Amino acid sequence: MPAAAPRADNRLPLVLDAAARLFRERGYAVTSMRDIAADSGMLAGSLYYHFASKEDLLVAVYAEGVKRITAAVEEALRAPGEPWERLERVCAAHLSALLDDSDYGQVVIRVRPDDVPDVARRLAELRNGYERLFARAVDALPLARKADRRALRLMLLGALNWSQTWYRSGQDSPAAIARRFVRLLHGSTL
Amino acid sequence: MPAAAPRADNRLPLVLDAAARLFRERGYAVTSMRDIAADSGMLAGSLYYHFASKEDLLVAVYAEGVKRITAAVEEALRAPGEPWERLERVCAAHLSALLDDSDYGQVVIRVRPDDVPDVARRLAELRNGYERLFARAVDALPLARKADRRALRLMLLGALNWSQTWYRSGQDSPAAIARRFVRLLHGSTL
DNA sequence: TGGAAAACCTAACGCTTGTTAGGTATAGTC
DNA sequence: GACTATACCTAACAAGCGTTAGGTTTTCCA
Repeated sequence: MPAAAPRADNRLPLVLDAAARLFRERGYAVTSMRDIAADSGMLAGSLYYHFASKEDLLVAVYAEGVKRITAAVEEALRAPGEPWERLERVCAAHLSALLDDSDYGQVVIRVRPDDVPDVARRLAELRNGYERLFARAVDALPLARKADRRALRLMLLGALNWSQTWYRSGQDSPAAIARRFVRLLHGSTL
Repeated sequence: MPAAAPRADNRLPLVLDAAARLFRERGYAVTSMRDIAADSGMLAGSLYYHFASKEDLLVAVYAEGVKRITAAVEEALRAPGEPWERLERVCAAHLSALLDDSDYGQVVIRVRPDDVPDVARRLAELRNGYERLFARAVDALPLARKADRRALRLMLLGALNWSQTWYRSGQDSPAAIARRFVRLLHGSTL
């Protein structure tokens, strides 16, 4: 049978990194395949050896982003502790993956599925998959039966995701932001 | 002196409406001048009688959006009532302008200033101007001295703005969402 | 009713875009 | 050391983009 061995000079990782960085910095629509190729030391046409289209490249970056956020949050969920404390750690992990860690996580928040109609569904499914994980941390909270867990989840997640708009590294740390937000909901200091 | 009278067949309002609708539906980068012109019953070149560039057109739409949101929130601020109650009304007005009222308000949230570098500063200033107004509703709250008003403002505004992502008209009304969010922070039922 | 500005059309420019067909060198396997 | 799939380059395509110069019609005012 034919040997299907990858080679060492494969620049696919470079392509993904460059795409993630540019999608995050400028947005998907404004970034051209030539931009990505140039940052990878390649030419535009060569990208089509790895991806069938620009949209497929986005899906790959997006999926990697979801994967990283998921991994960070899953780790925060595993650690022991009281439910509110664990939620705070989950939010801190979410924020870290969103603001500090890498370009991949930021792409997941920055790029709207609707902006790329042809793959909008796949992107939305990827994001929804993660949000179900986040919901677990909210469901574990000891709340009154009539409490609106959905509203709490949507509010918290929205506030976290929007932080990409105003966050400037060097001021508040993701952990500090997460603590403040969760305590506003916990209502101990109000 | 020469008469500078505008004419009745002026299609500028149509152009603004079409641009607002398309910028909201598809995003700024994906929308072409030809799309906007076609929806206004005109040709692409004709748009340049009203606007010097595509970016200028965006600024006009964006400014109108900020104006409408501001008007709605100012009205909510004028009405009498207890501070928490007034904040709830402000949030409801903000959400209405964002989700229901028109395309203009949605453009303000949907289009990121960074996506359009040449006019990013002007867009950001427009948005900041409004957010200072929103801050007044938060500053009026009777909180403990050490309470973090900035975090509360950022959390609430982020949660509201992000609602554009998951909101589907027909389910929850903006007023209902605003009430739930504000009460989560007020902490009376938790 | 004449004149002039307002509002738009026509037609095209130069450029960038995503994408492709076909050729080439390199690396790993037998 | 021949062979083959891998990984990329070359060169170009058609289509769409924002924008512009110059001409044409329409509306308003005096």
